[in-house]
Amino acid sequence: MPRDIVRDRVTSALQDALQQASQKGQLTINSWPPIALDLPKRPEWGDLATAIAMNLASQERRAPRDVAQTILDNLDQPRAVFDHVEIAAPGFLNMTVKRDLWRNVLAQIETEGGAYGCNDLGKGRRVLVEYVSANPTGPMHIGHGRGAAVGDAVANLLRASGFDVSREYYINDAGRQVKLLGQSVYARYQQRHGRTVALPEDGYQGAYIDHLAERLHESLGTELADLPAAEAQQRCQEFAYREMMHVIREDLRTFRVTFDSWFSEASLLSSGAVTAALDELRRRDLLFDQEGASWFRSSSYGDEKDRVIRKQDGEYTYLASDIAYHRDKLQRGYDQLVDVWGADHHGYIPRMQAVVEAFGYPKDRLRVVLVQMVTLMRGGKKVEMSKRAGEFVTLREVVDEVGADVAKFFFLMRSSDRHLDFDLELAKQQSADNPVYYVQYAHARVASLVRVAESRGIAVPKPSGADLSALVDPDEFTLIRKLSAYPSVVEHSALALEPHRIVFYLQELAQLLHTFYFKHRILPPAAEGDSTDAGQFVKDATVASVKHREQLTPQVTGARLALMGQVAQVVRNGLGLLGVTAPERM
RNA sequence: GCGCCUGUAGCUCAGCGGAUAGAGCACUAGCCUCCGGAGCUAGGGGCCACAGGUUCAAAUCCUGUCAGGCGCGCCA
Repeated sequence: MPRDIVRDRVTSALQDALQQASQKGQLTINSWPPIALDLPKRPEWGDLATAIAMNLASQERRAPRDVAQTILDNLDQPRAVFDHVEIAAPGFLNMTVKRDLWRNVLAQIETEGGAYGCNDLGKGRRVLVEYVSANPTGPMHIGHGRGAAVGDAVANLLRASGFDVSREYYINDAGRQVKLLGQSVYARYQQRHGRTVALPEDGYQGAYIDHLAERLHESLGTELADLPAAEAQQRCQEFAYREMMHVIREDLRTFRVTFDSWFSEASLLSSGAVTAALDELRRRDLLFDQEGASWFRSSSYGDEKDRVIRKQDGEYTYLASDIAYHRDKLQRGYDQLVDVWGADHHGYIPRMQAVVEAFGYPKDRLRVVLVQMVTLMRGGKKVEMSKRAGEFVTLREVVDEVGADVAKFFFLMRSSDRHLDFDLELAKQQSADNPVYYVQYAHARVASLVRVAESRGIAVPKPSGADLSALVDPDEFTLIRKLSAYPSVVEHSALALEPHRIVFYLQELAQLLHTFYFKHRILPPAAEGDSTDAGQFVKDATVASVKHREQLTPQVTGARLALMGQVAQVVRNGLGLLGVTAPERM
């Protein structure tokens, strides 16, 4: 398992102990689950703890404490890694790791830099992440925004975990919805020219349709009005589709979400990919005709019933192109497909996995991340929207109002299978209430510290150039331990496809940094005047006493600056995974 | 009716087999002669929806019930 050097050393020490005990016949089994290491909640429980003895106890038919003792007895040269190991209450092994080992974490971060936290889990396997894929029939709404943020972060996480990631947007440019868009625009266009025509049933409304008709009129005048309806409508559709795609691309660019490829549904129809896919299903006896329609036998693969792919009127359903699309993705040779969908599509998971199996792939080749709905709030009050009437707040409006960083962070703040309340007022506040600034401020604060140090001619060393033995305070090691946990947070976050774990980690890390900053001095006071008696001005005894008791030598300053620099590095890396910037000043 | 998601502090949510269940907000009381107070310290506040079960160990796994959301189309 790729992780930080401390966990590497500790797990291999434990592995060796288990191995030895097993060889000596002190343990009956010779294989065991991966050893999980936790950061204990209480300082007296050491730096790292493992429950491995308790996990093995039942198989060994022995008391957990007994197993723990056996492991402890077989630790080879414990002094090389540990200061202290003890067995606690139910059978935990509580370990206090040598401080020099912890200090090495800083050097590791320095060496790896922006790559710190990355791992090799994916081993170069190819994965295609498909997300957003909003219909080009209107501007993106806030739900698409959450999907974009989640998809982008998931792709980043997978890439950081050694996968070869491609990002794709599937454009629904065929079928009823774009046709309806064309009809809606055509109707408005005609209305502009004084004709009384009704909007198509279920047609698109909203101001953007009017704008499209207006733009069309500006560029073509009355030209379309004289054309036969079918042709005019087709022209309207093409125009509106192009415009909407342009808007969507622009909005995504503003949101700083990018794709490697844009895949057109229409291309599947024109290239014959749809018929080819259906032919293959028919050959496999997974397609049959009944009641004048064609059906996919998805129930053979666990779907609750078979699905129509070609209607009585001869038109394909969307499922037909989705079948062809996923077949295409599989044939492109990806080892893993990840689809990010709105949670209202959850009912389609069984049938899409049936598709994957139907083409001879294991169904977990496709993983679906469901993203729950977003409720837009303003000062605690729900913002009412009606998609039917075209009255909704667009992603663009939200991003323009609060900024891409804040919007992304908010979208990723909750686990994606939970509903999200997005409060615009809270998002706009530049205060402690706003968690985005809290994390970004940690980064800016370090940057500021460095600026001040440099302006005073104080050297700002890297860990390799600092005397890290000057780090002795428990608060310093609390920070280092947190930094060392980052790689495993990334790993678990990637495996679970859950970017929100990174958000929580960063909030905790930022908190430790702010606490440290407040409690300890890093640079010597600027003023020449003696401030050692400042205690009388500071009423908060606990904090003040620590702060003024400390001997701030140049070594301590240098080591702490080196430490702060690595905290900033990890904040930057984490925010990078979320697609959020780490500002130097705010 | 069936399926999926969710019920954890007043509110918004982490935790998803392990030690006395955490954070932010809100509330209360404090902290700027000093590296950015967009910050910090302390405090109160919990039958982890309910009931059974599995386990040495359950907020976490299983079953059932209740509540909320979302789906259940020859729409996408």
